[in-house]
Amino acid sequence: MTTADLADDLLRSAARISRWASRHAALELPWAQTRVLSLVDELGPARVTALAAADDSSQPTMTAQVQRLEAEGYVSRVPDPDDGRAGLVSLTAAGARALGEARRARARALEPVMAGLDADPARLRDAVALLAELVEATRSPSPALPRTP
Amino acid sequence: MTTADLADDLLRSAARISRWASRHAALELPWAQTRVLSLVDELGPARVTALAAADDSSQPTMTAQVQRLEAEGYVSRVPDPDDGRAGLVSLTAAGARALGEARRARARALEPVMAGLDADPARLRDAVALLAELVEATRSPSPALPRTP
DNA sequence: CCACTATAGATAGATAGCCTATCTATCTCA
DNA sequence: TGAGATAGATAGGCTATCTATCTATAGTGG
Repeated sequence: MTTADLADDLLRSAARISRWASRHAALELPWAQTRVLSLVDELGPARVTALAAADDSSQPTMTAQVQRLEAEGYVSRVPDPDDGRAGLVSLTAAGARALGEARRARARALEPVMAGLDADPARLRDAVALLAELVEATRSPSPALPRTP
Repeated sequence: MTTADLADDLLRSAARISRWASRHAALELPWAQTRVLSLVDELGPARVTALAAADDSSQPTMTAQVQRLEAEGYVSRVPDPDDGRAGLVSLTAAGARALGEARRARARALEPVMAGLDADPARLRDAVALLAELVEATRSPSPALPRTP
């Protein structure tokens, strides 16, 4: 089993499990918008551009999502005091609630499946931790590559 | 850390890593269509309805995807000899090639990140195996629930 | 202070991905 | 053979995205 096979297997399973959970949870908001709420939650008051980068999506896409979320009261926007061009997006109380609901809904779908596996809890925790490390590693501009200044 | 938190963490990481890989790999085909190719590959000559169920999508959605893939030569369809209403979808050589390419492209994106983690290979393998078990468990109609005939 | 260039965000137009509702053809079986 | 079930196709509509482009504000060297 090569590393490439391992990566392929990991990606296939990750895609399936995520899709499955989304489709088996009754979400109040479309998945893409839930994703944005999650990013706003993490990044605090953030610019549209920063959110787009974090979401691996284009700036126009993020602009549209933020506009819809704002129109529906899930996020609010204030002008950036330091930059007249920019705005800072934050969660409203409704947004925080909706995000919590969405997370619980997806987790509720997966929980019985996890329980049914009857796997060693430590093994499960370790796998989840590893996945998180992997996500974290995708964020930093690959430390393996030598910087050429 | 409750099981629900664990499930939530797992889902968040799974969604991110999968999205990240898709967006950092140059795919010849849109992701949804690649997904369908993957299912056709797994399920062999399969009906549209079976593919839709396996993909957690609706039958009309799958009909449309299969039509596009067929028009572009990635899959072929023959009438089901046992059922005049049904058809059986299979990969063409071009479809198999495109699927292989897509998998390699996504794996290539993730591989350096995995390598950069410098994690214990056994730990990595185990995590991937666990994810696969989890996906498998979502397929069976939850063995926990008692059958009411 | 001014023209230049870079950056933040918005707009336009197009395609893909999906859904629900509905329609047709075919199967099954009493 | 006629009723109900099932396979798949159509219609219509909304969301998610992209690329290209536009506006307005910042920062910068003269």
